[in-house]
Amino acid sequence: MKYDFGSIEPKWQKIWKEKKSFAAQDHSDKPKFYGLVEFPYPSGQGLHVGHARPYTAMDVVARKKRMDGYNVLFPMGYDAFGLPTENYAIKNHIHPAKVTHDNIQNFRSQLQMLGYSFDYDREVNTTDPAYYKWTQWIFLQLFKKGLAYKTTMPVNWCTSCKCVLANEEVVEGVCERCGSPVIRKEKSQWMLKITEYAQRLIDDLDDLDFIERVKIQQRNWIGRSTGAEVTFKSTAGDDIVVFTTRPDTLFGATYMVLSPEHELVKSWLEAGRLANADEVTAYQKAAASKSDLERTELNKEKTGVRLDGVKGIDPVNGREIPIFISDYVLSTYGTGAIMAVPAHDDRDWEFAKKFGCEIIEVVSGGEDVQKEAFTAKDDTGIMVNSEFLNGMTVKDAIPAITKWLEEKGIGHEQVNYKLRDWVFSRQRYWGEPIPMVWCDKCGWVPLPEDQLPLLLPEVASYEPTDDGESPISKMTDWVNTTCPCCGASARRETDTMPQWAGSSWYFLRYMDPHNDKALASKEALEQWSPVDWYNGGMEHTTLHLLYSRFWHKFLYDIGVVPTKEPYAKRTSHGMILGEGGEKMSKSRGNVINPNDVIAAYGADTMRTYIMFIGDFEKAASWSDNGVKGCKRFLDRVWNLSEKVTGGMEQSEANAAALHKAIKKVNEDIDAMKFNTAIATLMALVNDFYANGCTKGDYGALLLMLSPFAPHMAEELWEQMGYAKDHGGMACEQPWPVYDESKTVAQTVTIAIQVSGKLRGTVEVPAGSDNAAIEHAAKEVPTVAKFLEPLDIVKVIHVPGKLVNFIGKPKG
RNA sequence: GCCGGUGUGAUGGAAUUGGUAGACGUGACGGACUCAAAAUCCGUUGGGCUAAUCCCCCGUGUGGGUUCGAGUCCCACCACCGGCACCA
Repeated sequence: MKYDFGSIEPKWQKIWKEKKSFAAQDHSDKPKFYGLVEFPYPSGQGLHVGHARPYTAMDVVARKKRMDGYNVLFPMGYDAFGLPTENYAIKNHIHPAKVTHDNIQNFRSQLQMLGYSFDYDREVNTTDPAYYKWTQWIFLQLFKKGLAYKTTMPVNWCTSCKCVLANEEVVEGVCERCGSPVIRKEKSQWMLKITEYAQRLIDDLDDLDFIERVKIQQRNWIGRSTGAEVTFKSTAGDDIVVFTTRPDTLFGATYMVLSPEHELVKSWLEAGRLANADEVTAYQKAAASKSDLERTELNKEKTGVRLDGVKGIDPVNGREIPIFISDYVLSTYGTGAIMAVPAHDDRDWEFAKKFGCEIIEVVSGGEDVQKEAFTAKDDTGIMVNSEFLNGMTVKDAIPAITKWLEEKGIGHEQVNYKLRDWVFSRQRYWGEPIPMVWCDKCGWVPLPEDQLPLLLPEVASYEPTDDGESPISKMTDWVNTTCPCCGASARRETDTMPQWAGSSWYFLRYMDPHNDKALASKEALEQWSPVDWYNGGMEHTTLHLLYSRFWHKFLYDIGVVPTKEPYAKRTSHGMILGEGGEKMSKSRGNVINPNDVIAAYGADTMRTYIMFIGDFEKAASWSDNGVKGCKRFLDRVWNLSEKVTGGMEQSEANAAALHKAIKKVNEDIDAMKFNTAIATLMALVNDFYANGCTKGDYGALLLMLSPFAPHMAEELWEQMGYAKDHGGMACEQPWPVYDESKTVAQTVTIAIQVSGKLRGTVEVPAGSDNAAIEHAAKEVPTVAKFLEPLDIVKVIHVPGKLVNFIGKPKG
């Protein structure tokens, strides 16, 4: 009997589908387990091995959880709005909905070919109006709570996508998706107030079981820093509020810097206070036109203009100090104004050197501050030149000065975040329409909820426009409407939502995917929340993962969802690289197509290999020989079926190995150590070949193998008659039980050390006492040789492992 | 610059968290089967010394340290990878 995966795999896929073997139960006495993987963007290229790694991993977990007696929800869907589909549609003159539909068909069949145990009846598709109705609904709730607002501001504009980008979508000054330059553009945009949730997004991480690097990256991105706001005066009589994390260095402030966009600069210009107005406006203009890339360029020289006509007044000592504008101060962070302390800040120091500003040391303990800034914020520095702070450490000076500022009413403690509000509109066609209407009388009016979903209109051309408007803006029939509030003629919002909208709540829809009354019923939300285990890519840490936590917290606040966090546990997989360790790419020609692997070796081999490839969290390179090795292993499992002897009892010869394996594979799957779980199974098969195996031994092996190679496991389970004996498929069986006492072999090998150096080993019966082990150990010739010139002063025993004789030279 | 991670045979990677380093797989070499090849099976495979698969010495990026014992802990350094970056 040959291992014919080509017929076995479709056979079982059909049976699982017909029997709905993996349907999550809405009502069940079993404990629930909700396992989630990131739903794919259904691109034209289809599924790639990068998808297969996390999907296979969570499929193994889900299958294992079912065997452990859980009611498992393991769903799949499609995040189908987005630019590639739209661009493909433009190029080929096909409606994006049609492209999406075809791509999804292809994806689904690929997922099924890999034998994933998704509950396909719960599939969601973000472009389905029945789905995006609720995406729009959530937007309306955000608007009603004041968390969605439209404002004009400089935004990131991708020159190639012809579309605005969120801060999270700009990576090193270029578009995260297409790599084109990003420029600043003044535009009116819908914004979501994620900043309102900044503190909670940080705080609530503490209680979550997320891998540490995810937490760190999110905290880093939100970028909380505590300092003080201090009010300076200007010689023109204005208040200039600055933010600083080093209020202790207030006495060392020798000049001030405002961002070029600062309001005060505008008002001084208008009031004609600045003698060098031309120079100032020229600088403002130059700064405004700079691209993100130019603004963030490394090691670039500081630039700026000194304001001629207005000075700042240091509130602690009344000193008049010059004011500059410079683009090293960002208008979007803090108050857009700083006090500059060149002695204790690298950037200020560099600027001061270039513009000839005074450098006054206020913290001693560093090198000469005329040569470099001393920035240590710990106990190494002592305050000097700072009146009542003198003699304190920096650590003590910060609260002291903060308290003083508060008492004088010129400052207070302040927390700032790097996180900015989320730019939420996109000037493209293939996205959710934003359900808002502009009325000249009433302003922005939300569409009444009973008019949802607001469908995407049919348009003649999906082409993005150069004027920065969405293609939908050309559809005057759709755009022109009446105000839901006063009935006057009004215009619809023509921008659409970003791709991240639909994915910010999709995991909720899986709980109750066909509900047309709510995004999901209360009961379903109660039953399944939160997601117990969510695996996904690190690249989404500050995008999808952060956005969806924000939306979920909002939904929690308005009483829609029962938990304050969406995901209890988050893990992340490493990338699959091409053979030789290079990133897979079409241009390198090293892309592995899962379909080819399945055709040549079968889905079970593909699954087993991708789990065996290496540490799940780390990047791993594809190896065709590695695939062959896994195929060899499965062949050996298959061929072993002909060597099975005896009945359902487990053989003594294999007992220790088998029970250890049951324990180890069980633990390894929970810990995502899939590679060692498979290694354990391989070693067990080697043992079975060496010792022979009974039907009982073999059945346990098949069950342990079933999460990894489910088709083969089912087929052998059936052919060998287990299905009949146990009444059901392998995937319906409980995980084999191990007996702790049987995991211990009858004899153990004890390592013998003399003074910490390995000198031999000895076999003793398990459970031998120390005296017996010592006696046996001393008999070993290589040990005796080294023991001979020594007086033993101490013996260290590690039970079941090792004995170590410590001696000193005789005499 | 700041934060985090990693470094182990020819190679992907193991090592019960301080207790026999190199599990398992790949590759290579030798053998069996075969007219032959593929497939399969058996054996060997960190380096040195050696007639020897005896013994001994060395060996987990580098240099120190703690310990009876260190891949694992501590200190200093080097290399690579990732995130953030003029965030006051």
